[in-house]
Amino acid sequence: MELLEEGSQTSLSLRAVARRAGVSPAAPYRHFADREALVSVVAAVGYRELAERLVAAHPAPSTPEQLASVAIAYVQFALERSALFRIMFGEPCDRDNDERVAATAAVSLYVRESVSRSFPQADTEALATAIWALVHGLAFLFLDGKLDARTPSAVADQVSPAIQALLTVTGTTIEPLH
Amino acid sequence: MELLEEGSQTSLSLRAVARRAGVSPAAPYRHFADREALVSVVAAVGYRELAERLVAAHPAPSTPEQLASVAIAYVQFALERSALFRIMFGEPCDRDNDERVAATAAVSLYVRESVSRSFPQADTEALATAIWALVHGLAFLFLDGKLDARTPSAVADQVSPAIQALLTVTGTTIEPLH
DNA sequence: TTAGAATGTTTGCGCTGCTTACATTAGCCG
DNA sequence: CGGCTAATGTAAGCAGCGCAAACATTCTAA
Repeated sequence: MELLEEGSQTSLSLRAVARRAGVSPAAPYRHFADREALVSVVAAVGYRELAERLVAAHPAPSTPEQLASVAIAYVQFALERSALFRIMFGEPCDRDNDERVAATAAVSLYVRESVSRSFPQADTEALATAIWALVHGLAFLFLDGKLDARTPSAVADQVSPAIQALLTVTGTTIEPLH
Repeated sequence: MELLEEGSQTSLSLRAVARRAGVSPAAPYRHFADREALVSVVAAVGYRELAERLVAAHPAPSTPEQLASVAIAYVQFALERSALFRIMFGEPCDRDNDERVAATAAVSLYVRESVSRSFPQADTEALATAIWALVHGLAFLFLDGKLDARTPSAVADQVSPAIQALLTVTGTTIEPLH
């Protein structure tokens, strides 16, 4: 985690971790089967910290406004801890790591319950998927420079209207697609 | 591109490209300054092919239904050509590559115009950002196994309702956030 | 024809993930 | 207390990688 915070983009090599721990290059292999296992554990920690961050933004959102503040927290997390965020989502993940799937499930559950409270009349499952995808996509587009993320206020000024725009497209109904 | 299509996840090494071209490991450096330059060019081609794919789904969407079909095409592109998609968006990109920014601008413009035609009464800029982020986030969540992407129909069955859920949350208005 | 650009090769450096064989430490148990 | 075992660390080495420098070849254009 320390390596990720400081060295922006260092791709988290096992050898660098060993150096940081003041230990031989092969020592980490006593604790992690391979690099992917190490990455999975780091990612799992990242998911938990993301969940904490969202809960800190609002413990149990029950209105669209509160939900929007959580959305902004999600994007801010991605931007402030971009190296960690890329570890969490950027590379193909190990679907079989229990710790990892449990941590993501916690995030997923929090989002679903928040959406259910904020929009009780909606299709919770679908709307939760949509809103998660929305903030996740925003995070990546900012991270990749596809959207202007030079200042935190610029970010908030894009996230908030974007969410608002989607949620205020009144009464649109799409025919189910084939 | 051939390497990306076949070897799923091979991280596109310069040396592998050289082998594929039947040439010495150092030869590619006559054509690309470094690995990142090669990746940027590949990504730029990817953006253009993505744009083609979207246009093929619908040349000029002007209704929410048509826009939704383009959204599904976006997600399908990400899933069918996942290695390329990760190259395009997965790693921190070179913001100074002209070819690359031009190619992304084309995608961005297509989305904005499509949104503008489909939702003339909305804040085009904000809604375009939101919809792009939505499909982009969906693509990544599928790619990372956070959503079930085992069958193409399962994908469509999640994308379509998700979009529909967002666009049918009627009349919600969020107070501008500080 | 010939000079120079374009392209490719060879060699080599340091980094990486990972494996094997070996050393050390720590705790548990008779 | 002594000794067995598991945990942990080390050293050495393999193959692959990005990249650089020096050298060779080919193509092209004046």
